[in-house]
Amino acid sequence: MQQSKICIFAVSNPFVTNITNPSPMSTIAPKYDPRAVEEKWYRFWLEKKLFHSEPDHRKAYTVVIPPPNVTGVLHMGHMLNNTIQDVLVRRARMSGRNACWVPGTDHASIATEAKVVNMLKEQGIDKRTLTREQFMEHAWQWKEEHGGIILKQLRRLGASCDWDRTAFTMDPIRYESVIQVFVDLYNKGLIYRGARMVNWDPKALTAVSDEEVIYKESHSKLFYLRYYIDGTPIAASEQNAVKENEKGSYIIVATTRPETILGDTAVCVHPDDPRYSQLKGCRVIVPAVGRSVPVIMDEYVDREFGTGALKITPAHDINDYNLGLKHQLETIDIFNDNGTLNEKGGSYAGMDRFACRKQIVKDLEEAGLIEKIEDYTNKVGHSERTDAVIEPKLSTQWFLKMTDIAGRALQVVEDDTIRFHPAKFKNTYRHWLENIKDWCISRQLWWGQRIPAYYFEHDGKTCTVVAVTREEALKQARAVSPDLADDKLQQDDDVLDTWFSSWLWPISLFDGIRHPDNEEIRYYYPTDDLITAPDIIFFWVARMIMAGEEYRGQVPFHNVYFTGIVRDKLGCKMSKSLGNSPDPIALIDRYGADGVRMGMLLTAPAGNDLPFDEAICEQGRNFSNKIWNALRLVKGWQVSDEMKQSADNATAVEWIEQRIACVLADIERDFDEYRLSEALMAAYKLIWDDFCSWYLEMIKPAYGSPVDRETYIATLTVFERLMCILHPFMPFVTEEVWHSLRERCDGATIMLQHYPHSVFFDPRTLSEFDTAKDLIAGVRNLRNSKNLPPKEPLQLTLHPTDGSCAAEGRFDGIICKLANLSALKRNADKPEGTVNFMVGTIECYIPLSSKVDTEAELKRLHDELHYAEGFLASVMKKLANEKFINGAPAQVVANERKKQADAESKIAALKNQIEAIGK
RNA sequence: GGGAGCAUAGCUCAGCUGGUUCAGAGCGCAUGCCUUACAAGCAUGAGGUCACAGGUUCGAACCCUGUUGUUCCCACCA
Repeated sequence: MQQSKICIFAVSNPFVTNITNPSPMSTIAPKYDPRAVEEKWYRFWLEKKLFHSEPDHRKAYTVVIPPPNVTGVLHMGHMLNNTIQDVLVRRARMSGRNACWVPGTDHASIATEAKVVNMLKEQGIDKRTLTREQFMEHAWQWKEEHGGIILKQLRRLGASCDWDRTAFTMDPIRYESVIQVFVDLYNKGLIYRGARMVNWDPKALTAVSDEEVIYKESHSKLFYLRYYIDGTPIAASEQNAVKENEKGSYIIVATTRPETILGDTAVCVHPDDPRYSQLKGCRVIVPAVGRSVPVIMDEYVDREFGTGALKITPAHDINDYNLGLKHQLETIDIFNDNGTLNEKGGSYAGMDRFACRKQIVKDLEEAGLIEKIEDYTNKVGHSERTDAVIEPKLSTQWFLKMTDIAGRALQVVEDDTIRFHPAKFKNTYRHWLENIKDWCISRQLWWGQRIPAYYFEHDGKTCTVVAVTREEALKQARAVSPDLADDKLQQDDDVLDTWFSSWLWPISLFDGIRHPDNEEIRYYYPTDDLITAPDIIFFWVARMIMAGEEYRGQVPFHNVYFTGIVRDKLGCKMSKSLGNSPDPIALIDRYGADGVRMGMLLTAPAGNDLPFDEAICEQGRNFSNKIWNALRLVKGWQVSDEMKQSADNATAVEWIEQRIACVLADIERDFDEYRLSEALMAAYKLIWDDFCSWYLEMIKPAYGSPVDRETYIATLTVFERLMCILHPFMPFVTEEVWHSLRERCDGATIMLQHYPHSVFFDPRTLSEFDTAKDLIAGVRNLRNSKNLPPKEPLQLTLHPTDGSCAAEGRFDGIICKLANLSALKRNADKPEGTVNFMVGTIECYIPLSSKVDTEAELKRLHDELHYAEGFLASVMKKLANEKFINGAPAQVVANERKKQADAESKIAALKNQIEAIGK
């Protein structure tokens, strides 16, 4: 295409240095290619340090990333979560806030240690042959080489994190913060050490917290075992539960874990159970083991379950443990840490617990000690990290007392100091906090913050001191035991639960634990929004709130946005093990980051699960392309300085400006309510429908004709504003288009433009256009149904039944253009030989050159009449009801009367038309 | 076992204080179009007993009760 040179005038827009000559369309590719664009702009943003934040006079807007595991790779959940954060951060930044989004990773004790152990194994190194220091060296090396891939991947998504602030939960500041907090809580008497029944992960060889145990339904067996009565036999009868055979009398006990009989120290029945009343004070023989154990009575037993008799294994079940304490039973621990049987297991020693179960069942069967075996479904606890079946195990661990700290954390959510989006999670949160138990914070691992507790012997007893440094601990210990040798002070071998560092994240990121009064913590804390998944509401959200209250006396954030879980089309949770999760980077390669971001956001209302279908990314990609083509159109126009702006173009510009103001009001409300998918959809429709399909078609010059400069400039301005509105959602394509619209100063970026806000708009312009739109659609519909070629101009005559459109409309010229009319007459005589349709109360007539199908027309008119009469009847019924007239608000009644009038005039018009055709 | 949520078009979801946003949106589908920005497009259209059954009200998708289905959370029933 040839492009004529057009002289350029200076304009007063401060962001514009020059208005470019409209470029020939051929220089802009017809399809948008996200790859090069995305790479270019991300590099630009980084080079200009546009994501970096320092405290200044502006109001801060702070988000801390939920730190992904340092071992992790990006999955769809991260994509969703980080897209949402980026949208909020970018919008805040454009709205004049000093936005700071702090990235980082989590050291993830169990997961990372397992990875390192595996890596060592591949190299032929057994962890047990290494010292703690050697192991840590390997682990750190691994972390430096392979850790944090995920943060690099986030850049592809467009995440505007302040990378200069990238933190790690085990870097020096965070490490020291954790230790300091431990010492502080210990000194406050909130941390204690004790022997308790804990959830033991036999694979990771560590205790885990209650929250890290996942109960899964499993199909197992219920074994009914014979416990023979020790000593004087009791005769079997109808009234008791005693059975007899040639070997003697016995009772039956049901269990799902027959291998634990090796640790049985009692059998328990309900004190009021008549079937067992004769057994009071008796002893029974544990099958296969041959040990004699007492029959005890306790109301804990459910008489309905099994046989009503329960075997008690205090070392391997939390309830049995409690009963053991109450009845002073012996505790026999039969397992090693790795889940194999120890020497207490006798001939089973060394076997794995599950192999042992099989063997012991076989042995019991052979010995005739099994009454029967039933299928049974129950819930079995598995480790969240390793999926190993959790073994309740008695061990010495560190705990944090939760009751006090939890009360305050509940309060701030109850009174909406912290808002949950959606609010339904308040219930879940409340329920957990009201039933909270002490938090087991020690882990038998090396990768993590080592517990700063030190032990020494004094007067034959083990004493404990807790201090930030070894030197300090030694000083404290010597205060008790002045002659204590340095090497007699032993540090605890365990590390802290990973969440014990994550819970400090919003504070420790700004070094607010070590230096509570530093400038950064005072400026950035409390943070604003936390975006996370509901499955870590207890692990992380609740505990951060506790830490915030404890260490800042202030909530850590004001809003928590809970994302849904990303599922596949069939509704299954996406996971690596199922192999149903698409690779996010491959998706970005295919659809562009903007396309994927839009796809994720469109299907993700807060708190709702997200049934992810790759096809929706296509919609996002298509949208990018649509915008790109709008750019091609506008930049392809020749601009004339001689032409005056037409009245129609002036109207078009006025309308689109009003329309933007109107939609912006909706978008602002959506953001206030964290309804991001709705905000994006509103922007999508504003750009695609209002701007592209309506506005650009209104002002589009005829082929070969130029557009007047005034309209052209207004269009660029509108286009820019639309790009600003969309930028938080689709950062790359908007930056590219924004730069292509006008020549920019060096370093200019859409990222720092002001986010447009809604201004007053006149609803009359909008409703006038809605009528125009209906008229245009009516004509187009007629063309479609009558098979009229779009290129053939038509004449339209309007006849208002209520005088509403008598005057010439501002949109008449636009209607003619978009409906391809040669003439638009108002209030003229009804022409002969026309087809007609109604828009509201306006009768519309179009003369047809071809023959009109009278039959079909009549049928259509009769159908419409029938509907209108039915509608009128229902309105009249309402108006005839005195209670309605008296009870309903005046506005509602008036509205019904308007409906009545409109329906009546419409009916009259339809009758006229039918009559006219009939003639 | 206890608790919470959800059920609206083929799919995913809006629908705020019961009445002018009242039955909506996007996608998909159908029909016709390669109309000089875009077929990754344009135009037009069809689609719903608002889960079911009662109740309150002049009036219910919306409030109440029950039923069914479904999802999630919590809990130590061997």
